[in-house]
This record gives sequence, C-alpha cells and structure tokens, in this order.
Amino acid sequence: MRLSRSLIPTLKETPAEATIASHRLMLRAGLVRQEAAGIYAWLPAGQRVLANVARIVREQQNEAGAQEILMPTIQPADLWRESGRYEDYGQEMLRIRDRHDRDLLYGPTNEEMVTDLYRNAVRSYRELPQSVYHIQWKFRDEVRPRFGVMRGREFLMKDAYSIDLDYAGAVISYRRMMLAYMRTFQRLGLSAIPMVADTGPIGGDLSHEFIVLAPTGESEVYYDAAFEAIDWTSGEYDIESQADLDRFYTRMTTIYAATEEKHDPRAWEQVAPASRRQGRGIEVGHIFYFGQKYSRPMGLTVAGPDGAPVIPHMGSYGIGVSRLVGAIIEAHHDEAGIKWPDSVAPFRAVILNLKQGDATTNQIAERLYQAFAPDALYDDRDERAGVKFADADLLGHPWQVIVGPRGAANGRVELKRRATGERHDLTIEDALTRVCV
RNA sequence: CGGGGCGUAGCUCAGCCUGGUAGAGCAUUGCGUUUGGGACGCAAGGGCCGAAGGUUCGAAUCCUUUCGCCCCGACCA
Repeated sequence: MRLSRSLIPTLKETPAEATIASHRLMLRAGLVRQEAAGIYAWLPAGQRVLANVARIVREQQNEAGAQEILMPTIQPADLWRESGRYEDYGQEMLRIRDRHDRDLLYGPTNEEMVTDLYRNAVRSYRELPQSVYHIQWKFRDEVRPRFGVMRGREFLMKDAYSIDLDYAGAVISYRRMMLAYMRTFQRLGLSAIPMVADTGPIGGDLSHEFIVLAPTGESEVYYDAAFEAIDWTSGEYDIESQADLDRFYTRMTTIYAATEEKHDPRAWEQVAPASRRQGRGIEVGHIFYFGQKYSRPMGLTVAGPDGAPVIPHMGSYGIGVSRLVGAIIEAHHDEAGIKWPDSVAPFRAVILNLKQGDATTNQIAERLYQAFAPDALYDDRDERAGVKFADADLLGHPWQVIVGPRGAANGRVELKRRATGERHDLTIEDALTRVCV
C-alpha cells in the first residue's frame, strides 16, 4: 500500500479523549476513529491488525476441532425469552423493535441461538460431541465505555460453544479450549494466564478468565513465575489426547494465579518468594462450563444409546478480538509508538524513501515495494525524513527499510528492527532476504 | 446508575468571570529556501462558537432546556 494514497491519518497531537496508551496510539496511528461512545470505525491499518488477530484465533479454533459458522448480529427476543435471559440481561442489552412491532435485540452473546440450532438439527448421541464458533460483532450497552476498543460497546468477539453428551465430555471440551486459548495468546505475542473467575450473566459453575499481563491493565494480578516458563507451541501437549489435556489442565490450575478479587493470601504464602509475581492484567478471554443451563429450558435433547432422551452439557468460550488489538498495544509499545509483534502487524515492513523524487532512491524503493507487496507499506509521501521516521515508529511496523540518498548511491539500504531498535546497513538483496524470513 | 468536567478551525487549546465585528499553535493549499529523526519565511483557505429557546440595542460570553463526549465510582468479552 502506498502511504500517499492511504487512509492512515496519523496525528502528531494526542486527542483529548484518550487516557491510556493503547487508545492514544490507536487514534494517533490512524487505526481507528470513534463514531460514538464505545463505537469505532476501523481504518485500513487497524482493519489489517484486526483481521490478523481474527485469523490466528480462527486457526487455533479450527485446530481445536471447532467448526466456524456465522450467526446474525440481530436476534429475535423470543429465543431469549425461552432461557429467561431477555428479562435477566438488563440494560446492557440493546433492544430493537422492527416495523411489525416484533422485539429484536443486538446480540451480546449467542448461547440461545446455538442451542436453538442444535435442537433443530441434532437427534442422536452419535452426532456429539461437537463445537462451533463464530467471529462476529457484538453489542453490550455499557453504561460507561472507555479505554478505546478495550472497553467498547460494539466489539468483535470470537465465541465458541461446545455440546457434549455428559459432564465428563464437557470437561474435555473445556480443557481443550483452554489449551487452544493459551496457544492463541502466545501466537499473538501475549503472556496470558488463566485465572478462576465468576461466571456472570452467562451462568454455570466452572469458569476461567484469561489475563494478559500489561502495566496499564484494569486489574491487579498475582501469579507464580512458573507460568512464564511454559512453551505452549511446543509438542508438549497433543490437543487430541485426553491424557495430555488432563495433564495440561492440572498444570494450569495448580500453579497459583489470581486476580485481586480472587487473591488468596494463604495460598500465596505457599508460592516460593522468588517466584511470586505481581502486576496488572487485562481480561482477553473467558471460558465457561454451564452444563444444562440452556439445553434444559430450551428443550435440546438427543436420543441416548438406550433410546432415552439425553440433555447435553454445554460450554461457551469467548475471546475479545477487538479488545486484543488494544491489549497487544498495551503490551508492545514505547514512547514513540507501537511495536507490533510480527504475527499481527498491519504491514510486515515499511519502506521509507527519504528523498522522494530522487531517481536512485525511487528506483530502489519501488523495487523493494514490488518484492514485499502486499505486506509492505511504501512511504512515498513527499515529506521530510523526520516525519517519515516518526510515523514509521508510531505505526510500529516490525521492519523499517530505510532508503536514503547516502546509502542508495552505493546500492545499500538500512534495515531497522522496530522492537529492538537494531539497525543494519545492508545490500538490497540482504535486506530482502532478512525481511522475507 | 451516582458524582464531576468539557463541547470554539482537521488536532491541541485560548477567549466566557466583566456581553460590543471570532483567535493562537500544529495541520491544509501556493511560492521560495531547506532536506537521514516531526524545518524556516511569506501568503492563502478554513468556524451558524454542539442544538433550541430566552434576556438584551447587541450573546461564543448571561439564563433555561436539550444532545453529545470525557473522567472518578459501581458494572463488564
């Protein structure tokens, strides 16, 4: 993408409404624009990050065996009347009425709809277990939205639902999803820790929230440093193996980790002093086992092996996709701007042509751009070098390929790694190789 | 939902108390000089001062109502 023709409106000054780093940087880097309280338009760079986060979430859900579907944003109120939540959910639910005076709502979550889909489609125990997920915009009419996309009213969420024949099966699904979550957050460049949690309006009696460590997080957290040593991407756990899932789950839940509300000073005493870690955290995911809370009142049954109806046990699993964009920035930024992890960066590299219009720099920059496209942003604006450097740091591309008249004369460019600040003077070929890794 | 604050140029803000022809910096456009870390000079464009009522000879400024946004708390993917 050529920056001169892009809707990436960077700001030199900080908009007054933003108080935390990620919100400030998302506005300054031209990722999003606020349209109303807690409602944002995603501009090209932001949209690319959002798509990258969604892609990684999707890949890990697929690996965990969940089927991707897409449910509507608007749901009929009757479905929610069946579960009793139409009355229970309160003011956070955005209620709508259509021209025929039918009650609708903008979905804050989809337990009822999934239960409805399954009760209409599944008849036999032999069709279970199953799980489905979708990545869709949700709306919760928060009294007080804040922190940009970290706490918006409209937000993109991945929500998955498991349907098992019995409790034992549901527990396996729950543990499998927990492993998928750990791998997801790891790939996003985040250290997430599962902590025992309240179930809130979703209901149920088994729940963990996933806390990402970030200095500006909303809640104070306490955890054992043992969490930092685990490599979730290694072959240590086979997501298909029940034995591995059990081993994984045991390991997860025996290492101490708690948010401030759940902090247990007595258990904390048992953690070796050298391993005690205290910090701030952001909730980026939440998983629930809620048994028959929806299947029972909504009449979801399948025929069991003996022909008798069985009421399935269900769970639901959420990841705040749009919130993650903010969380990632909270964890990866400095005074100058964002430092995107490679996995989610809107562009792998930015090419800085320091002397736009110069025959040599133009030619080299164009050549690099063609080689990197479409993963590169070409800063071809007729701007001073300082402006380009500042915007490149602000946008946070993992690599900056600096094409200046000085090196260009000798066929050399400078490669800067945003995360570390390392710079290397390289030939064009070497730069291509390094960035394309 | 309780408490507080703010709406003036694209952005950050001054002006309001004490009513009298709407300002600054940055950004934008043009010209010139500059040119490896957010340049300089000159010139130009850009505002129904959130909206509606009211008071007044006269309202960005005073009064009333209303809408929007932000912050603290309670609540949350």
